[in-house]
Amino acid sequence: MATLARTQSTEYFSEPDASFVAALNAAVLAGDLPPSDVSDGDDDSEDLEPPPPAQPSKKRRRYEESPEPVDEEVYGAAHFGDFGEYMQRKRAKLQIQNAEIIPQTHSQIFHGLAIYVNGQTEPPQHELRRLLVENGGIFEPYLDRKSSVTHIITDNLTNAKINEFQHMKVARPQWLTESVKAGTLLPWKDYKWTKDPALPLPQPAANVPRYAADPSNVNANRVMADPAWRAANTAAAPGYVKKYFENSRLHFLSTSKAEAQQLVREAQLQVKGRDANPGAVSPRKGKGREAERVIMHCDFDCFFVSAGLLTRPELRGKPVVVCHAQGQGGAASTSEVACASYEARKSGVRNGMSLQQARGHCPSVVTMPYDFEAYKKISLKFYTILLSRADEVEAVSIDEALIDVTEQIRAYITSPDPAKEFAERLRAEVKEATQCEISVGISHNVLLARLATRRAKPAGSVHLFPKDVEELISTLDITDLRGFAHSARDKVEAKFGSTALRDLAKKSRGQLIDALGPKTGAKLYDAIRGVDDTQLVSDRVPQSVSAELNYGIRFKTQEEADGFVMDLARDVEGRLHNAKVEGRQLTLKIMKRHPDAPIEAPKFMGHGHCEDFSKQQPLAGPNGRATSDGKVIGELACRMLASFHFDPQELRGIGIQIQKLEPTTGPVVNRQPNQQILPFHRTDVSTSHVTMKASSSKLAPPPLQPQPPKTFEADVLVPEEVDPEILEALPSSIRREIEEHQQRARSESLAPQKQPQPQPAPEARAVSKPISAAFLPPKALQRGGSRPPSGRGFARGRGRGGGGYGGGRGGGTGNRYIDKKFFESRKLRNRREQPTDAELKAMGIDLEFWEGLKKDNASKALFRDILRNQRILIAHGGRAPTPPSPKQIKPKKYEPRPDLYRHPLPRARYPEPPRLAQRIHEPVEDEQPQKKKKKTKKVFFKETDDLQDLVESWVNSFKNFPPEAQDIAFVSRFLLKAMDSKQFSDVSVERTIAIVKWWLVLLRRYWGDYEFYGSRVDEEEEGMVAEAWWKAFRDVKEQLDVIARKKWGGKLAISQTEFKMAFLGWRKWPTPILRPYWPFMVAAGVSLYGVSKLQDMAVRAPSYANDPKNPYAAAIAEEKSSAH
DNA sequence: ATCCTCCCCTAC
DNA sequence: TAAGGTAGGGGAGGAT
Ligand SMILES: Nc1ccn([C@H]2C[C@H](O)[C@@H](COP(=O)(O)OP(=O)(O)OP(=O)(O)O)O2)c(=O)n1
Ligand SMILES: [Mg+2]
Repeated sequence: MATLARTQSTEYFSEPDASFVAALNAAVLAGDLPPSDVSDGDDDSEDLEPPPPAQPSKKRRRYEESPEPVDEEVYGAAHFGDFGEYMQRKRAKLQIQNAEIIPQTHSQIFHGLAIYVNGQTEPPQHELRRLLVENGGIFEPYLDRKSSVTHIITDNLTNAKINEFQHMKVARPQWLTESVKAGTLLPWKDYKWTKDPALPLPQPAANVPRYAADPSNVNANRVMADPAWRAANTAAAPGYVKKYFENSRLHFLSTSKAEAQQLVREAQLQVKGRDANPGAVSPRKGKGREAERVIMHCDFDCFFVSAGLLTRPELRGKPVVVCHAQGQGGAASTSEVACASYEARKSGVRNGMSLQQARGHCPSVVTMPYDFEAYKKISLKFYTILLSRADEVEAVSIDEALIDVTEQIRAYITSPDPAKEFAERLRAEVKEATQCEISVGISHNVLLARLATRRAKPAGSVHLFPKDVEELISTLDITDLRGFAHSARDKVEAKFGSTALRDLAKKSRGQLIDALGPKTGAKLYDAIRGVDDTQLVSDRVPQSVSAELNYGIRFKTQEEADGFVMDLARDVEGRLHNAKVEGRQLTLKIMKRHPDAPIEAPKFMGHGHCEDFSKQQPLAGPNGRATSDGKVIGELACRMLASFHFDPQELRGIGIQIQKLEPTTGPVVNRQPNQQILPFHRTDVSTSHVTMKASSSKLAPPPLQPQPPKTFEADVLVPEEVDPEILEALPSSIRREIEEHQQRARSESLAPQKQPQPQPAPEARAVSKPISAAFLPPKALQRGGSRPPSGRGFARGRGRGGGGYGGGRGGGTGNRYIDKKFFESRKLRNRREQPTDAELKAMGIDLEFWEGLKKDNASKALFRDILRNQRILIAHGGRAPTPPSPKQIKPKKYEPRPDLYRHPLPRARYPEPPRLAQRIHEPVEDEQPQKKKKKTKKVFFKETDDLQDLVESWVNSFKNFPPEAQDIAFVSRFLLKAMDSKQFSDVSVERTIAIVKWWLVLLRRYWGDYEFYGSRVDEEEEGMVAEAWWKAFRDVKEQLDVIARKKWGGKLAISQTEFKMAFLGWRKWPTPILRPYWPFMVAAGVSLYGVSKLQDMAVRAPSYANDPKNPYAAAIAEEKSSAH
């Protein structure tokens, strides 16, 4: 069969049709740049910024945004649009063929490789393909955006292809053939393809793509070579979180913004007293319709520099930057420039650049340290003035605010331009108070006021009138609009070939929506016409509280990571406390090194190019309510982190966000009466009158104390007690189910239907007006968007509960001057779609089975998680998330957890399986086509089929290595799913048992001696491997036990002992494993390996059943007797 | 349709 | 050495 497949594929390749070739030739690879941009294609290094011609602002803007990214997605779409379906079918077919080859796998030396073979080769393509697939690699039939090609193999390249592949790793076929001969993966660079094969190997400048070069920060590599340095100076060090936040300018900016907003909110609350409507839009909106507003945008000029110059007047007029690095050096410094003086900007220096880059533009630039306290003082004066002068104030940042002065300028009605008159007086007043300059943009809406500010700077004011709008806007680029940056620019450029507003003005609203989405597209359409109905919001109530830290994250162990998470959680606790809120939901955000990224980032201790992950979980204190407890938060976050099963060494950033906020309540005993009841009464005046009344009548007082779960169903254990780690490992649909259970069981006090908005803090409540506005989502009043407004968050189970985890790639965690991904986000966006047939096949998943699976939502949910992880694996080029350093593959390198050896190992409770198997098994055996297996005891399991084979393959192929966390996780999940599935009930339990038992048999076969003798592990390598396997087994088994008890323990009303028997005991063995299950195992990253090795194994393996040394004999006997 | 989750994007 | 945070808008795609 495999032979046939190969034949077919050969034919396939020998007769490519013209359209395919055309499409292929037009393909642009990941990392490619347009031909015009050959030299500085690698934006992963930060020293690549082409020097900007000193020219008008337009030019400088372009510079800021360069290097120009290439949007592979777009290229893909453009070139493949017509062929998309065609390609997909072809891919599917070819990967089916690959899958058919897989059972002949010999080794896994090519694991992690995804190879595209270009053109004619010697040996020919099909031979390379066979080598590849047989040795664990992936053969990528096509080059397009859906394939994750790691290397290209070729004997010859056209010039066009050279250009096309310049950022890929291109090697000669000998790389593969020699590697197979050597039995190990040789360095590809030794076989790097060059135009002239006679040339000596290293060929750095011209042809070596930066992509392949190491963009690691050299300083970082140096210091990280010293373990003591890492321990003392990275996030692994105690006290890191606090120290970091004390020095982070971005943290400072964010917290300052929140403080400014709070200041404004409270000030206006005082002024307006009980009429204020927290969370509501400006009351002006109604009349604003008819009367034109006067909006001013006020912003300090180069704020940090201006503030710093107050104590360093001698530097005035010189090119100055504020950054951490100080002194004359900095030619290689990655320290970021927070703020550049206008003199420095003339040379091309920009906020956000590294000092290194700044020095490149302006070698004489003077550095100045931060002075956060000074910034705060100045900002306070600034806001004090604004609050005294404006009708309405919205705090934008520490140095920037929007004000509505429509009423105020009436005082200057006699002036030719009252608004400008007012603005100049304001500027003078601020200058007087702070000694710093602000610039003021004036217009009739926020959009235009901001545009005016740009023209006003530095130290001026500009009033932009409607008649001038069209002309101004026609000179702008899309990125000149607030809210539109590189991503939006790329999208419109791809779609329309231009980013100039002048050109985009010709596009219909529908076209823009097509390109950017409904909201963003419409916003752009309006903005181009000078239209913007954004209202000032001066009393926004925070919907989420978070802390994240994506710098200096270099853990070695999970313990370090967990310790850090606990620290971070304590910080979050502090922030919640300051905000006087508690939360019901936690989102954990993880940045993990992108598999293509170097270990050390270009920026010193930076996060580099990363993949992002996030996961939400309900959060509850011991009483089942919202909490701000750092310990609770931290422990949940740790478990969530664990549920990702990421290698701690790969982590580059961690964030904790709390949502579904509620006002902090007093001690449990005190909070009760006014918590649930009062707000409901208040809502009686709202439009929700009827609903709320009905709800409140059903309310019961909340529990005073943490109390045992209420059980509706007598015997069912309330799953509140489910180990959260298990909960997190479950598919979300099941999680949801359990969570609902928890809700029901624990809270008769919760509103049965809807919970109202979070109440204002107690003080605010005291003065605040009827509930109506306070509890209505702000956006609901603004427009009729379909999305539930954030403010509705924790009405149980509904709404977003605040923004999603934001912090991503933008200014803070993605610096356009440094990281590659900043320009690649669309291409690298984590995929969420349903898998294509080809993808399924590539993962070894049966298409028919998948179709059947889709009917079962729970299975789908499970599969979604598996799919995500599998895609991660594939993106990593295989199973190993860490680059193949020999040390990491060898068991020697494996560092077992200390507690692995200290804790007493659990007693065996497992009956000895094979003997039972024999009896039951015979009839089935006959029906199954015999595979090529020897008739050892293994015969009993043979027909139980792929699944057990896979388990065996897994153990067997890794028997010299510890099992991989990912694989364990997937097996675990699969088994949990099987256990937990309502639909399959007993049958699936039996299957689970069968698998677990078979795993156990294998482990005992190889490492039976180690099952109870963990102490031997430090003595020998084999022991480490064995112990790792046993630990994996015990972990999985323990999870199964727990979930089994929770799930059925009460319902079945059987004792723990009895249940154990039911679970692991005396059922038929083995249960036939139905075919549909094996895809899970494959998807789980359990690789298929040939059965040839299994045969050897089976022959060599001692018969467990007959093993007189069976250490369980006694325990089994005991358990058996107690069961009967 | 509309919701939810997991992201991505943006600004300072 | 350096301190790439944080909140909210919103889109894609799956669930309901
Ligand atoms: N990438 C950035 C951008 C800004 N900031 C800080 C320093 C700035 O001084 C302050 C205000 O940012 P602005 O965008 O208002 O820029 P400036 O005030 O520096 O200059 P100007 O407003 O005159 O353009 O925020 C920062 O730390 N990092
Ligand atoms: Mg400013």
